[in-house]
Amino acid sequence: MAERTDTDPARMEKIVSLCKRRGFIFQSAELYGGLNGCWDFGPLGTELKRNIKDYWWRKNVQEREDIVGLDGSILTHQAVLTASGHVGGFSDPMCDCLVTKARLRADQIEPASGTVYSFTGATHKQADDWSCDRPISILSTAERDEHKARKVAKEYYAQFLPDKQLSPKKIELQGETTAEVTDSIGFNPANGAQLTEAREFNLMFKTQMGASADENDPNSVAYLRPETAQSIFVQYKNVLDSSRQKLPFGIAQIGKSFRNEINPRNYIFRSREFEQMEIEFFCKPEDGLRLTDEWLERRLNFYAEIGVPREKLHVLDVPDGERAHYSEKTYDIEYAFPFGVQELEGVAYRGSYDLGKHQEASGKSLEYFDEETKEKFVPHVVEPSAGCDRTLLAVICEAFDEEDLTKDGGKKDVRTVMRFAPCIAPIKVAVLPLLKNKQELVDKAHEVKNLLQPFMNVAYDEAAAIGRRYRRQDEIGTPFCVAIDFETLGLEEGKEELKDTVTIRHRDSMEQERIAISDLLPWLLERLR
RNA sequence: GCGGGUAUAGCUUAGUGGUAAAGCUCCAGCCUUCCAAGCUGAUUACGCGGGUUCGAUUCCCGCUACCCGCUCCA
Repeated sequence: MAERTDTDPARMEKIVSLCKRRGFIFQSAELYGGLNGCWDFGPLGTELKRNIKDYWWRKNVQEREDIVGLDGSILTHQAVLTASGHVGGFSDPMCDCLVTKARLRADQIEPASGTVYSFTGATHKQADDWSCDRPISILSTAERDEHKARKVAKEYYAQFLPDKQLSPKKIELQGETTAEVTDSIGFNPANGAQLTEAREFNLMFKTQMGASADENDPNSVAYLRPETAQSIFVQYKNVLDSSRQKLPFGIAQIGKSFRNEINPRNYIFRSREFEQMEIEFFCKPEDGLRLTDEWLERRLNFYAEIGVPREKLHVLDVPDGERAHYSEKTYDIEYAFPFGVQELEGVAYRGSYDLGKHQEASGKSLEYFDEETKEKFVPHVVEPSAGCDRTLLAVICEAFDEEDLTKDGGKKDVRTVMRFAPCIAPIKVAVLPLLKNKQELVDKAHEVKNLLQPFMNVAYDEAAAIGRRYRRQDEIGTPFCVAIDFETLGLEEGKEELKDTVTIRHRDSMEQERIAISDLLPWLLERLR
């Protein structure tokens, strides 16, 4: 659980500002006022996100023999999500009590009969200039008389009073009318207050297949996937049959998922369109719990490698009752964001629930035949499911630093620096001629840039003083800057031996070292792995 | 979804019932031999839609987005 609940909105605002200013993250459709819960990644955000995904893919797929990749379609057959439980189980219509704001499931409200007292508005004896013209209806039943109905109505209007000191009792109800109703579910059983219209709370995006699809034809319905996992389960057999894998083995997928979140929050943390990095690791039933612990460990190491140290992560061993019913064990990996401790990834032991459900719904066997023991069984699965955008945000939050460089003279200087791990930094190295009005320096710098460019993302910058250029690169997290100076050209008297060497300036320490251009590429590649 | 807050240039802020100021950034030029130097110049803003008004960025209403607290999160 959250060990640290303190938040730092000011820090978050600075991070959001930098992300926009430097082109990491923009609001989607900002030109038109924004689209709720959607975000676009700018040039540097795109590089950063790509690097995170590539690193994840390299570590989890390419550098392992026992995990293979999948890239499933986003449009999802409704049968898949019916089998998984996404369609049926989680679309309860809900309504809210207009007085107490309690949220109720519409299908669980007991129908009631009685007299409905309706009012068109209200005024207050002690506030001449105040009035409210919102209508409200209260159901009066055998248990609740008309006085109670009026009392509830006054409670309703009390919330609109301009001054909380004014007594609700002095409210005068306007336009009272009555009507009889039978078996209505439009009123709160607890107090008779009117309820809002029932609203569907299914969080999936629904769409129609086919350009001329009939809206009412249930067969044309498809969904944007709410998680990448389901296509893995559905393709599990094909992958097994085509990839010559044996248990235990995993299928990995990186891709977009969509949830119609009721309230997107916290910058890009909870958005309606997001990217997941998931592995479904299939195993024998007896290995599930052990592998869950192993995966937790492996995933924690991953975050350390991309710049989120172990001690900044919180592992929540999700207790009984809070886990999904099919999960024997679930760990949440959480990070202390400036807006609170929040989940980055879930490592869940899901048993045979998913394959079992799809086997049942499709009528096709998803059993695995173990050659050694001659047993047939539905494999169990361990699922490390990471949020890509959340990881990116955690990386940004962790990297953001304002370093105080105030000098002895007292001149204030704050250096903003993004301390990205070199392996995921958007730009790996910036090549900077010391001066731009000396053609030899510029030419040499272009030469060095061209040397490195086929191997990494290189920036070239000749504008403004070199100190300013260093700071620009600090702010976007470029780990190394290479400066081309007069010594590089061999023009410095008494330092001719420095010809064809450059200085490398380190982002984090601001220290410099000199290195031969011929050694530059291997030097960098070693540090960018 | 509820309650509260906010919305002026890329960023951070100022200001006004008569269409707006500044710092930083960015761009161009000059200068510049290593940590946001200096000089000159340029572009750029009142979230959207209504209403009141001779006139609205300013007042009112609605919408949208973002932030905070609840709620929700298969």
